[in-house]
Amino acid sequence: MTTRARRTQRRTEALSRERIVKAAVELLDTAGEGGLTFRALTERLATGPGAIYWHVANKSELLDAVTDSVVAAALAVEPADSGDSPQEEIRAVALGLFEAIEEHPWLATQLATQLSRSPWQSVAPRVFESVGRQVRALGVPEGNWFTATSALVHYTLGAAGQNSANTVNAQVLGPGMDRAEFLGTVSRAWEELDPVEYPFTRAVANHMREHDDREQFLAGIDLVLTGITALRSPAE
Amino acid sequence: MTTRARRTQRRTEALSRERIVKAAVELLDTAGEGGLTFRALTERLATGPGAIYWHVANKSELLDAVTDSVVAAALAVEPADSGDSPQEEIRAVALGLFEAIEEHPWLATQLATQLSRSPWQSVAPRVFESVGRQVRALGVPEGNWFTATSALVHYTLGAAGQNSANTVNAQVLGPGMDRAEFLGTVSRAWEELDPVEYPFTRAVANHMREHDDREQFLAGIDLVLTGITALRSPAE
DNA sequence: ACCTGAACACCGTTCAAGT
DNA sequence: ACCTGAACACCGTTCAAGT
Repeated sequence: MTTRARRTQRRTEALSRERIVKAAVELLDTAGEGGLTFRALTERLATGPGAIYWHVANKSELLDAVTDSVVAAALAVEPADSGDSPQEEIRAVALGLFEAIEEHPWLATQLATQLSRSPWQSVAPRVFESVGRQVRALGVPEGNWFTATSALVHYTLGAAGQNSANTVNAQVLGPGMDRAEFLGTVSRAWEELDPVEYPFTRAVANHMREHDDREQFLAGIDLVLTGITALRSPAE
Repeated sequence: MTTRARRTQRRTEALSRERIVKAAVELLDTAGEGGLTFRALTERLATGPGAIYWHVANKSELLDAVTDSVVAAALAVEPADSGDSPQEEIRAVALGLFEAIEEHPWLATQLATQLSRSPWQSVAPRVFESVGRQVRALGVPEGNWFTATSALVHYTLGAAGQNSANTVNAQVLGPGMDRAEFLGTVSRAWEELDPVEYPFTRAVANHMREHDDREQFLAGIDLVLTGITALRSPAE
């Protein structure tokens, strides 16, 4: 983990967009999605709301900046020029996002919101670019680049979001409850569904109890990758 | 703007959970995500907030109920026992969700939120069940049911959300602007990205301008389906 | 059992005023 | 140019009181 120095603010440090974004991330990590308010920010930065509005247009823009900064950090980690295969690179990028969401659970909702609200802005191109380059490297025909990249990105965001929710919910349901216990609860709830209406969900219930998240996540990536590589030779 | 007198309610109709949910859907469809407030609901139903809280625990529960009702309606449309192949059934279910989100754009965010907040509640099993039965019918080994179904569901929700956002954004950016114009704008924005940092995204930009949404969406479904059917014979 | 409506605590945002 | 902080409009939620 990071963010060492807490300690009262240096009065001499000028307020800046970066300091605001940093404080916002800390607030979100600490107090959850509902924890980011201008009052809390104001207190943490020892200023008034007007000062924040000088650097940031409104809360929505702040959330965008926050999301962008965390995603950029997550994507910057990858080496980008090693001898890995495109498949391995894609797994790495996807795992990077997966872990970022695991570390910052609010990121899942935020990413979904931002990707659907303004797909042409900073975050979407960043993610598309990282994944898309590898899709191209796989030898997929150009006409399928968009479809293939979208499928990977959507799966990654969706699965990672679901996964982080499991962690968060485990904590919410009880401090003593860990992931395994929580998944057990979900599993039991699914098993108690109506047998006539929910035969399939009941059947997967026990499988959900014992799955390893990361393994499960990568299995999904591989599934999509299989579909993608089949695009190279559509004939049979 | 506002509060145009609402054609007064029938005083005799009792308030009920269903009437509240119905009014909430109308409000969301008409005024967007921000349009659903207890004040607006209160006015539309000609009551006080207390009356609503008698039937519904809080706003979060109301949103869950609203989402559930719309999703249930979307999934109920499918015939369920025709002679279609599993692939065709899956396409039908996915398209049903796709169209529901197209019709109710707020549904995308809402579904993402609810699926990640409480995956064991009503909506998730409903969607999983519909898709999962067909996955099973495809002959996928039981160990892969969860992975395969997740991949399909995540792709569907993500892609549909992105798509509905395009429609909404087109309207927001200008009343005279339609989808095609909007996608042109996005496309142009992508083309103006830095050529060194965003070569791939620039390359897909022109492709985005001319794509047909539904066709694009189904292509993604087929891609995932290809990956899934490959699970049947993992060898080779 | 069901509904009323004033009241509360809290939120994002603005803006005249200071330096 | 950058910051202060009181004030505004609005929100979800509560609750004593009515029927």
